[in-house]
Amino acid sequence: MLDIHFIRENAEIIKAGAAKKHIEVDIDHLLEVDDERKRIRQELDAKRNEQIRRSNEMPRAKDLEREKLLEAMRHLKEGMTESEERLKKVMVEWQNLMLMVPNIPDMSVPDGDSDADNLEVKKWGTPTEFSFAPKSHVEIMTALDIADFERGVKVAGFRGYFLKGDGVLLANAVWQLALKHFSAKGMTLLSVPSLVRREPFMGTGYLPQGEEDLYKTQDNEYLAGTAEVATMGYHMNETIDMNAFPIKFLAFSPCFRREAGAHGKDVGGLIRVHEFFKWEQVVLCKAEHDESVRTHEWLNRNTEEFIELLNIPYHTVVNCGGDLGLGQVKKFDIELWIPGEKTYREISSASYFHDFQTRRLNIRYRDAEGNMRFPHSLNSTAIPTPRILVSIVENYQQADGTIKVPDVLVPYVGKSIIGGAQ
RNA sequence: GGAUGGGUGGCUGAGUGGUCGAAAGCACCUCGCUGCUAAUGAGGCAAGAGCGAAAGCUCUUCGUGGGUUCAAAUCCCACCCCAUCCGCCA
Repeated sequence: MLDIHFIRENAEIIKAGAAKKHIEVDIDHLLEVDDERKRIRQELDAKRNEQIRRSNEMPRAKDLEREKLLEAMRHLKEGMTESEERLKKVMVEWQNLMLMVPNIPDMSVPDGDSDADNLEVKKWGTPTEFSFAPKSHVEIMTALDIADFERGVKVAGFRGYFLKGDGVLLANAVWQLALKHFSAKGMTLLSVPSLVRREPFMGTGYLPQGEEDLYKTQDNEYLAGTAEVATMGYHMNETIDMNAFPIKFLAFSPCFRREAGAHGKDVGGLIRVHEFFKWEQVVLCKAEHDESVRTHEWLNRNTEEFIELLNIPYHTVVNCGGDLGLGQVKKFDIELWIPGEKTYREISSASYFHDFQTRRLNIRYRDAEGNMRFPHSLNSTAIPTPRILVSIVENYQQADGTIKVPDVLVPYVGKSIIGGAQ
């Protein structure tokens, strides 16, 4: 959510930003509604003031005086009720419109409709070459019996999967390495709920628009698609000591996504599943643009470093306007080489939001001048499993159908070849 | 799920219908005292919104939403959350 004063003063910039993000929003209408809101508000305030003043005379009033006062109050009250009802109606519309206003994308965000228009800003390594025809992770993992997709679907339905044997070890090894790599960056470890109430989803910007993509329980909680939601909720409705910044979390959680709009895409395999696990980096920092930008680069770099440890070819893209969420100012995706598809696929997403989320979540701090401020928030994938297994398995596959374990993972997997005779 | 007690400012906590945005303490800020620290004295100190050049004036907020009343932190209803006990279960 943006500040209404900010919206008022920067209406044209916000309209341009929304256009860049391909989000429809009627700012002029919002401003009209806001005018109306202010007008009714003032009118009501005046009536309330009178009501309070007279009410305070009441205890001192004598019988006759009292009757006169009561009569006058009755009249006043009718007018108040009428104004209150109008205000309530306007407020509902105002709130709904406010929740629809997107954050402004950064100047450096390229134009474009979809992820096809994202711009490569970095390339690391070269696509893995094979002396044989490389297989897909589904073929490799099924053959080695370290994943079972058929039974996964039997038990869990569409997009279901089992990891098995060394597949489990491999996933676990990635977690362990991630724990080591990212916590060395000075982040506080957090294991967070996936079952989350509505408010943090509203606050992070996943609701009200994203209802379709979320699983919901019969008790009206939602299953989070990322640890970001609960982690941002952690400080919801709190005033934070400014000396605590930057607050850096490395959060772990199961993640659930309905993938409602992706029915034809990535059918089968571990690329797109309903249920997975993810380490997520989340940062709250002081409300300074430069610090957000620096932190954003840092978060993204942390994940790049991790991929480099695994020695998997990747490139980093800056996402175009059309590929940005409502609250995002700028986003980097890291995409790993997938030999089976001969393309790069997303493994990580790093975004910053300025105070868009913290305003919605009511997370504040008092700055050095004594003013209440909303801090900035950022988040970035550290590493998701099992998706990361796709690129490990496919890039490290060998002619005989075995998988070479990346050197850095060997200590955690406990072997250097998966599928070999050991 | 049942019973009981709770939810008040940055924190602790008083306040059961009227001038209460709210005692007291802690924390914090300013000034004074002090060689320094400690201790101490005086004063200040919730957030949000509107009007105003400013001083200031006004409105809202005591978990959330409704209701009663001229008037609600205080009474009534619903919901959320916390604590304890019981039940159930890992």
